[in-house]
Amino acid sequence: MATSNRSTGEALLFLTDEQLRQGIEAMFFAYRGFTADPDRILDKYGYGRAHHRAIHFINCVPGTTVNNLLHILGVTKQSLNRVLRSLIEDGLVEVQVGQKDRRERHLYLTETGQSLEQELSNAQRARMRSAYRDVGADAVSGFRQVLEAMMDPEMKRAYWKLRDNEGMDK
Amino acid sequence: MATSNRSTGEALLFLTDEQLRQGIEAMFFAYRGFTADPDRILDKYGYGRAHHRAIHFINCVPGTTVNNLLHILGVTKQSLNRVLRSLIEDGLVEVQVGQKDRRERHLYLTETGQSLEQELSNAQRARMRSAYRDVGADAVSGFRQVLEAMMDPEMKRAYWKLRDNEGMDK
DNA sequence: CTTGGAATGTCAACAACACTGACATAAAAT
DNA sequence: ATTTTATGTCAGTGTTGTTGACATTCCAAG
Repeated sequence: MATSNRSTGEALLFLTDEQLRQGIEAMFFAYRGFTADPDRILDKYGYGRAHHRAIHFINCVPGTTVNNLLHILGVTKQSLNRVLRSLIEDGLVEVQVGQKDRRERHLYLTETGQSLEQELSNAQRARMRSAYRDVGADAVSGFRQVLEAMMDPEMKRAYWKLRDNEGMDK
Repeated sequence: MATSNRSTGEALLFLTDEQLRQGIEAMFFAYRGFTADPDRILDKYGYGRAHHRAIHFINCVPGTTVNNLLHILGVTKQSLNRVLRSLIEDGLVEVQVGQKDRRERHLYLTETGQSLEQELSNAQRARMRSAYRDVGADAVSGFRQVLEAMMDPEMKRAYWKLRDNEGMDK
């Protein structure tokens, strides 16, 4: 009907509007599952997803600056600052003034912060591990490929930069 | 690529915490891309993601009741009602009192509503189509498998119910 | 030294979107 | 007749995002 894949023919059956619509809905429902477990944990501590994201990336890139975090998370400094302040007040995040450039604030997780990070990521990893086990390695490879192809170029860069950091740091 | 996972020795490698963490981050960044295009369009009309979700599922299951929509979207009736009211006031959604059960309100998109739905889903499909083209049919199959395995059982049921409805036009 | 700009923080106001709780109405089910 | 269900509405709250304005601190260029 509305499928306009004439140039490439029926070989690309998976590109029909109906197939794409199902992919869209799968993303919607899957993302709900993806965030469900952390959300429950965060609730216990009075935090939200914004706190989770900050904790995740501070753990991932210890010593990152506020500005760097801003770009990764794609929010305003005012919005991030509110979240960071509560995390600092609660003793989950530590701030160190930069040595070379003392305007910069480098962020680290305290032991308490690392503990919460572990609790959150354990839960999230458990679901992903279970899903991975269900479908096998080839499906996982395809999963990752599609996700990467769906990112904005800017986000893809941030994603790879994080993967590189992880490789060097540890 | 570095992540081919073809050999049997690597069968368990993709379940390392590091691989899982990368999958988690890929979901985060990909979902941002996934919602970026619709968000820009919705902004033009003064709507948000909540309106998009309502429009999407009303289009998907025309004549659905408020209660049904509530369960699919996983929000409270107060939250949904706020969104529906604005869509009805703006003439994008039409309400019909149920014939069999006159307590029920059946929801339909008007022509204007269908027009916006098209604009939104065209944008979202374009990104997904582009991603699908980049990676090929096998990767897409894996993508869908992992997403489905990541859903909550309840959501998986809703997902399949929608796919069935589409097939036989209830 | 002065000036400009960058990085950060703070305050205020506001909006979207979720929540809870309470209450109202209509109609179906018992 | 009573209860339950489906829906709608009002009021209040919280998280997370936005803008705009302004202060501070520090680096660097003129």
